[in-house]
Amino acid sequence: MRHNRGDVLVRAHQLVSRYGLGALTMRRLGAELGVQPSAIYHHFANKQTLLAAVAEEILRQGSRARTCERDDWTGRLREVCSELRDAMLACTDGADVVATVWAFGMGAQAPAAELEDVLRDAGLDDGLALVGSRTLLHYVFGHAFEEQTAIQAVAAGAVERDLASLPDFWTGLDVVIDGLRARLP
Amino acid sequence: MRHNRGDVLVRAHQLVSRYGLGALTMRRLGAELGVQPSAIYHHFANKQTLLAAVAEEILRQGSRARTCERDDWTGRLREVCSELRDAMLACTDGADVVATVWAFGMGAQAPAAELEDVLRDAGLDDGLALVGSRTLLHYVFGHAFEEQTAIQAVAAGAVERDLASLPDFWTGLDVVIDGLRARLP
DNA sequence: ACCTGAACACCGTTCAAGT
DNA sequence: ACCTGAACACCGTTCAAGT
Repeated sequence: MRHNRGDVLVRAHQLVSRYGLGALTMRRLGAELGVQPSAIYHHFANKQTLLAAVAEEILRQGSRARTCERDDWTGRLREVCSELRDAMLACTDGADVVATVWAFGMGAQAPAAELEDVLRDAGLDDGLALVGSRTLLHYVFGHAFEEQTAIQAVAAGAVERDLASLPDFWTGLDVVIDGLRARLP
Repeated sequence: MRHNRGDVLVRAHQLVSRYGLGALTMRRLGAELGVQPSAIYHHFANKQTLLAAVAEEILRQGSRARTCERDDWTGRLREVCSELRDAMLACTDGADVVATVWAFGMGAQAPAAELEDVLRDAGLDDGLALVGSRTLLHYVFGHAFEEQTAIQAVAAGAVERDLASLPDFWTGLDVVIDGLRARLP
């Protein structure tokens, strides 16, 4: 009945994935593990740190092998953005978790760094690669957050919103990519 | 010592603006007004509704007159996005509040609708106007959220992050606008 | 190393009752 | 119309003490 950091993280991720971010409380997680809430603090300094680890776990579980050629920079951008999006959508409140952790500078740095690399490979200077990677990231986070919230609200019967009226992910992504293409030297 | 809905809203906004979203609790707001926490429920159905009203107040306080010509669609897009961004940045945790309320479909519809109108005026069809307005909105929310979080974290001495390394708002905005321009018929 | 048990200082919300 | 007072069912976090 003794746990290590990995056990606790898996349970925390499971709780978020099944029941949403609201279910991730130190008390409930403790109960799930059969320990006192205070026992969690032996593995994670605080809830913020735990949440950052959950975000990394969401990304880890959604990670895929790359298939695009090195010179196909638009394909590589789409591959990274799509992987990120799918990873978040695969977990209840996943977009909320990952975007929040990112905004507070606590994690999810890998996709940002990869997008930046692809844009530099494509020929953009450092400044534009930074701006471009952030613009893509904000787009993916915003779209996924909105889509996931709408889907979950409808599934919970909380709202009558029409899911078909959500803006298409790929069209918006291509808008941003086209704007970046126009800046290639 | 009796209050109406407007009084309560002004105090709630003040609390967020001065001390951040964490300071907006029903109990603290009640204390601020000199009433029991339960008294708030006579003016707002729940905290969610109150938060949506605070978001609208943030946007209302930041609203400005339009100056661009009707046919200068890129200028109009920049004007709307800039107003939205400035309104959010003017209030502690403003980006968090407005983006959250938006994502949950509880408000902040006005900027989205205005962006959509501008894009339709520019000649985009309804589908692209929807996609475009959302892409711009996600960009503005994401950028403002990240910028504000970084600024506040540095101001609070919580982190040593370099604010100069934040991506420039206008450059990213122009990337999206260029992508939209490429789709004009 | 990992956990208990108790405490501290909080939350949002409901509801009968008051003026 | 607006509010009180009390209650219910929760929170995150700390800390001395246990094995």
